[in-house]
Amino acid sequence: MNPTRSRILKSAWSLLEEGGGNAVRMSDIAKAAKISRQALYLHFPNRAELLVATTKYIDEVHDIQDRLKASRNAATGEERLPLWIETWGNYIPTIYGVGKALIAMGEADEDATAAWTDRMAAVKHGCAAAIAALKADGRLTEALSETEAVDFLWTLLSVGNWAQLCQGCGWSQERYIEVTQRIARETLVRG
Amino acid sequence: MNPTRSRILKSAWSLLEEGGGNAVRMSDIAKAAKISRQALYLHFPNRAELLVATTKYIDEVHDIQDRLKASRNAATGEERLPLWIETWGNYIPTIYGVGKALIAMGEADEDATAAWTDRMAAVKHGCAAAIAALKADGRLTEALSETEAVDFLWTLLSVGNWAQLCQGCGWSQERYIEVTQRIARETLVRG
DNA sequence: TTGTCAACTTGACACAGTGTCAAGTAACTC
DNA sequence: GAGTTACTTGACACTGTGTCAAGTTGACAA
Repeated sequence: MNPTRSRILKSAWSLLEEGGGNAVRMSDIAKAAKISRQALYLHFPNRAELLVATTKYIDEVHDIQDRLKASRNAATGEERLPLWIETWGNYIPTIYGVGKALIAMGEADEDATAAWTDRMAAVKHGCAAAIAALKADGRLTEALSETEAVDFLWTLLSVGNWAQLCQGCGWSQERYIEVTQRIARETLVRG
Repeated sequence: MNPTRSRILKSAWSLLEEGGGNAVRMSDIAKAAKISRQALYLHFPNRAELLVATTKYIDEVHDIQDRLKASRNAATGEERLPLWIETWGNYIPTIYGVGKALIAMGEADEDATAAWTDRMAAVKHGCAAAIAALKADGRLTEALSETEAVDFLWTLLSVGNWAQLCQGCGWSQERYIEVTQRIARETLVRG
């Protein structure tokens, strides 16, 4: 890949990871990438697309597809559910910074919202697959419809919840995964 | 109360309720209140404090203290938990607009963040009281420490989760309350 | 050697939104 | 009639985004 472009993306990523969120300005990224602010616009048309490109870059670097294999290969729905939670739950800290920035742009920029909505839709698909596997085994709770179960699991696994527990309440990443897995089992698995 | 001041707060509230969130500008509020933009600054020093005042105004209008009585008077922890969830859960839609705006200001403005953090701390106290009642009855789950139980309940009841389920996934308010009550019981009540 | 092209730089500017300041006005009160 | 309060109008500083125009620099080619 274009070396300047990847230097920009790396800089954006590390600045966002420091928790700046929406406070990370184009000029900050430019400075970190040792480039003029205007030169950023030679590579990305605007801030939103830079952020979107940053999430894609992070996915590439971490080979997210590979990570998902483990949970897809689970034999039963009951095994798949905690594996999926572990996989996604452990990926959250990585994309938290960019996610925060994209969410913060929110209303203001449609592209940014669309990008984040897209990514969250992908997560929802992961949830749907886990729930479907559970249902196929006849182990899905009767208390919720399949759709509702997907909605709830997706909500349970939201970036906001991770941030509140791990950043706000000081939970360790391990404890977060453990507890979330237990909650999911208790509320979604029959019996 | 000062009639202009309350006209401003009403205008701010209704604009925020329409879902504008951070997109609601000072000039929009001024226009809605039929006042000049500059006159807003005669009543509120800045946007953050106007938003904060708006939340307080909403609380006053809805007499939130009164609403809380029901759950406080519950005989047992097991009764108190669903009552608390119902009370707070049904209040969320009311403050959602302002909350969204305050959250969106986030990083940018310390006052705004502080104000929202304050309000969420109050909710956490409600959660803590419910959990404490449960523990006093010896009905708190063994799987979580008391602190963890409070953190989790607080997270479960977050505005973000309500928004995701009721605004994003199209759940009805009633179903949201029902399901949340069930989840809380299954994961926090022993046996 | 000269020409050209791409990547980048510097500097200026338009635009939106917040917050400030100064001067003026209209009504109500003493 | 003087002063006070609540408000108005208009101008302006500041921050951050995005645009534009005119250079500079280095590499590669004829």
